[in-house]
Amino acid sequence: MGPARQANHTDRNKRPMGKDATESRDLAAMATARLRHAGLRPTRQRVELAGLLFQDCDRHVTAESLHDEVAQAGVKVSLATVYNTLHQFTGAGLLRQVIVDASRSYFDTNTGDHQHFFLEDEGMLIDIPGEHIAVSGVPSPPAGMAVDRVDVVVRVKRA
Amino acid sequence: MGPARQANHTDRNKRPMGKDATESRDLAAMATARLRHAGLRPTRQRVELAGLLFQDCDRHVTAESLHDEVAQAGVKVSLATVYNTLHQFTGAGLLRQVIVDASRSYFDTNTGDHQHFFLEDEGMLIDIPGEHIAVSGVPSPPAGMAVDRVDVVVRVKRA
DNA sequence: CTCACAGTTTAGAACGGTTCTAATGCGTTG
DNA sequence: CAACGCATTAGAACCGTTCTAAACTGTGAG
Repeated sequence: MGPARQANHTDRNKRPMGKDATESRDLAAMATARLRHAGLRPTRQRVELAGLLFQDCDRHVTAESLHDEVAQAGVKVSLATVYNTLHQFTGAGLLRQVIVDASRSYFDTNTGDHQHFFLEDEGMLIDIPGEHIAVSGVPSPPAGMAVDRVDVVVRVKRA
Repeated sequence: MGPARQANHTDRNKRPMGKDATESRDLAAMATARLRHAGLRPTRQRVELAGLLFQDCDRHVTAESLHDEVAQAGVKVSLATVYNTLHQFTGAGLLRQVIVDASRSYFDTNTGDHQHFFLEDEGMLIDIPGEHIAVSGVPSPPAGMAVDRVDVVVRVKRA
């Protein structure tokens, strides 16, 4: 599946391309494909954000950190759109929301079975693979309730 | 240790007492003792809030729910004081803060080893005794970090 | 018992993250 | 290419929480 295949659509939003033009196109093409697959219209903003989020390894972002990052990449995306996009991606199963801090929402690009270290001093998350960790002895939930998810947060501090 | 022992101090803030005057005094006396023991000055507001919090079994409150409750008990305590008090009690080890919801803080009167069910539909917490539940396979924390606490949240939804 | 000090409470303003609004922009389909 | 409907945006609104500065009160000394 070469990136050129979708070029007729994405080329319309032309922007100056440097030496890493090919990589950029790859990224955009992959992001676009991923969005289409998730049933989301590949708008300029969503493609840009998806490119940042799903480019490398697993990532943990807040709305603000992602907004800063996309701005630093020289693209203008409103904060409202970042919020909308994070929620849409979450709804589409592309992201998972992680609740570890009362005052900020984190989003995780790793949607598989895993848990987290939370570095309270820095507000930073680190994945713990699901194979490593196990929770046993969970009582059966109250009548009429079903377990949605079991979240483990290992809170660590500077020793 | 009869409640009358401390009456010379507490009687100064006299208020009309109904048929459950004795119970009320017991409650207030116990709350006062608890506060003194924790190194907190037993003010009218703190005694009142401690009375509500530590009266029965284990409880889970939010600032707002506790504020409503104390108001309904006919006592006027400002919301700021409720927040102050919850934080002071937490600092003194009388409460534990539970982070399960991005938009509200919960406080738990059970400070022992245990975990929680979180009923997402109702925003309600239920304790899971520490003996019942076990987490194994937690990797060693990043260098220079020490585990502060391991939190398990079993999120349940209406089946 | 009274005084005075330090810690506490309070109303209301301020704050910060998030969501809403209504107008404009843009992807898609025909 | 036109037009429809979803997406984006700036800014206001929102809401839980924290801050501020002034009034109050528990406490220990005299």
